[in-house]
Amino acid sequence: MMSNATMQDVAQRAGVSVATVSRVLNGSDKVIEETRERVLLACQELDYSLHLAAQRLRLGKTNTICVILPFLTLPSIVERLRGVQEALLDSGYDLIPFSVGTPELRDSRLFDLANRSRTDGLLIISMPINDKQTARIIKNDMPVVLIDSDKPEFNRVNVSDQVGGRMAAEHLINLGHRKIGFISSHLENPLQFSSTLNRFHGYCKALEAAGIPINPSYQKEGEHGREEAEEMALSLLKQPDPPTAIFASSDTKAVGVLDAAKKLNIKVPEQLSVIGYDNIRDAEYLNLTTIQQPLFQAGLVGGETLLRLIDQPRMGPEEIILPVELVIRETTAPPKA
Amino acid sequence: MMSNATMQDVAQRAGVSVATVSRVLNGSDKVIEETRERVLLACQELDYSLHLAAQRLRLGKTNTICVILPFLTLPSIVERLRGVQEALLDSGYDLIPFSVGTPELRDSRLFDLANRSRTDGLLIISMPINDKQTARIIKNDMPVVLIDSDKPEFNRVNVSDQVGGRMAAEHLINLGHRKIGFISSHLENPLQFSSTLNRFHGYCKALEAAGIPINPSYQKEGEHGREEAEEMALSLLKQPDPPTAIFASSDTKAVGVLDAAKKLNIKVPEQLSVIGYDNIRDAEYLNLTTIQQPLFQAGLVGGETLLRLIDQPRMGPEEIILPVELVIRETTAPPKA
DNA sequence: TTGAAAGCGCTAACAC
DNA sequence: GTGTTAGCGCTTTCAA
Repeated sequence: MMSNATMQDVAQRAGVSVATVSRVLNGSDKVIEETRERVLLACQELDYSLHLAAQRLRLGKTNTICVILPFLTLPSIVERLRGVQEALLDSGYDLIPFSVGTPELRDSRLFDLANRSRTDGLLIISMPINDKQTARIIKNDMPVVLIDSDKPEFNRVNVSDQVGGRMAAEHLINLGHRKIGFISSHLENPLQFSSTLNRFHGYCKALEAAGIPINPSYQKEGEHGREEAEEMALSLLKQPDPPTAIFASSDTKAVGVLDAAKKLNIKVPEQLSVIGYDNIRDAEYLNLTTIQQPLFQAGLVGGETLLRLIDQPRMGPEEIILPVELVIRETTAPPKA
Repeated sequence: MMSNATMQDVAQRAGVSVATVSRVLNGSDKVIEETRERVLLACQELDYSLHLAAQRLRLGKTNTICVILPFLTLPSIVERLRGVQEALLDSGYDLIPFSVGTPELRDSRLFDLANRSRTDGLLIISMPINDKQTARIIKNDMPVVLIDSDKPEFNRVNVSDQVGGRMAAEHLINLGHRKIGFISSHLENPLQFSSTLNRFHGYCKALEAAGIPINPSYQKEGEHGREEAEEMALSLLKQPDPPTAIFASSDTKAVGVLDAAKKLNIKVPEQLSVIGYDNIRDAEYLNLTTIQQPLFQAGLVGGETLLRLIDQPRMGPEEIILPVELVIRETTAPPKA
């Protein structure tokens, strides 16, 4: 029945004041053992539990952390969110995720959430922040950590796409390839992040370091998507002197490349090596060699950083770069002699 | 700077009392237009926003809904969560997801959360509830909706696994198969749900209806997992008169079956038809024929139901059954003559 | 139509 | 060590 016992009720039952109950519950050492036990017993008997709203009002603290992220359809986003969950697990903070699909929604969310009476901190995953929102966040003194995003005003957790791109290309080079294609979404996209571009830069650097000239006819950019990538791969592979290896800037595109190879009856990896980027779940099923980003870990580190930032608001904004990893599976091999 | 304006501040600036500000903000019609405008202006000027904790304390309502679910590693869980998000989008409720990996964690979470000062309602996804927790929830008068779970005491949103299992088998039968294998995790698992078992029942019914005798040597059960399924499929396919089609009780297992076929040099779908269950993302990549559950919609309906339940606590527990759907791709075909 | 004031449940400063 | 009490910001009677 009455399961909404208040501290007052507990105090009464234990024959003490509410202050004492509060002390016991907050682990004050200024309570005599016998009293403590009486209080704890009363709590149990009444099935008491703290009224969070009351505590939060009194403390002026929400014990809540909000996360703004794109729709959860992307496995990479979910994986990062899992990391955040993990970081907050025993922190006493509630995590509220807000999915926003459009820049407008993102801005209006940010506007709402950049408010200390709403949340103690904000984690923003894979979303660009404009200057207006940046100003508001700073004005409101809201602790913020960015994951997979770049804005020097804030603490952020990122991976080096350039290193990843280089790593992918170097893997192919080390295998003996010299004709290495590159497929990506549009490199110059003002609304997008520069991750694709950085991967491309890494690819270029690797080729340069190996003394391989960069061949524009081995590069294709276009819309994101499996089918689109298949088209791009088709045009790459149908040329007179086709590449013997293709680096796709995402696993989804790599799947499209695989589709193209199948369609042209080109055997992978015997006749064509394919490497992707992301290590999405599907990559494992398809035995796709790829570059793995530490997604979960990025969420974890992001969450931990935010927790620290809330405790020490003076902590300067810094960028944490997490390492990427080459996952070798069965779509890459030395080129045929 | 001071972005923590209180209602008091607004009242002062607008030259009215806090009561009036509250009325304006809550859309009371008993406020003269001119006053309303003054208040609204003051709100804007001060960048006022409601202190949620204060409101919640006063109202005795948390405006929060908690969701208990298994780890977000499963795409099916994420998809349902997305549906819940959608349902709560403009409801004014905050959604807090709690991932629990073990029955112990689940129970302790449930214990914490079955508390009206904590949350206004509980959504429980793909998790069995024991009698003790059931009693507690009912005693605390906590509104609860179960998704993909069965406990007649509560409102629940489910799909008919039996219909799905039957649908899968019938698809194969309609194609002309009569030697139809079935691979699943253990059918009798006290801790688990009966979804696997129900799919099996559906499979049996379809065979019966078609007058096909049920052949135990065409059935395998074992641990969940791709490799485990591969083993099971191998033993099924290596027997003297192997099945010409295999129904795997999950897509993950179907992938294992595909692995087995590849290993034995059996062509899919020419020599072997394979159908899965779930329509996970990987299924699309692999062109796997499968049974799709309305995951997102289950979350959506579950969320909406919970919202209704919170408004009308007297709403009796009912079960909503959502239809499944056959997704035909390229791993099923008529058997070779 | 508006204002004054009580009180939601908690914590912490102060008094004893 | 423990109790008394003010007050966090809000909503809502009750009175004017």
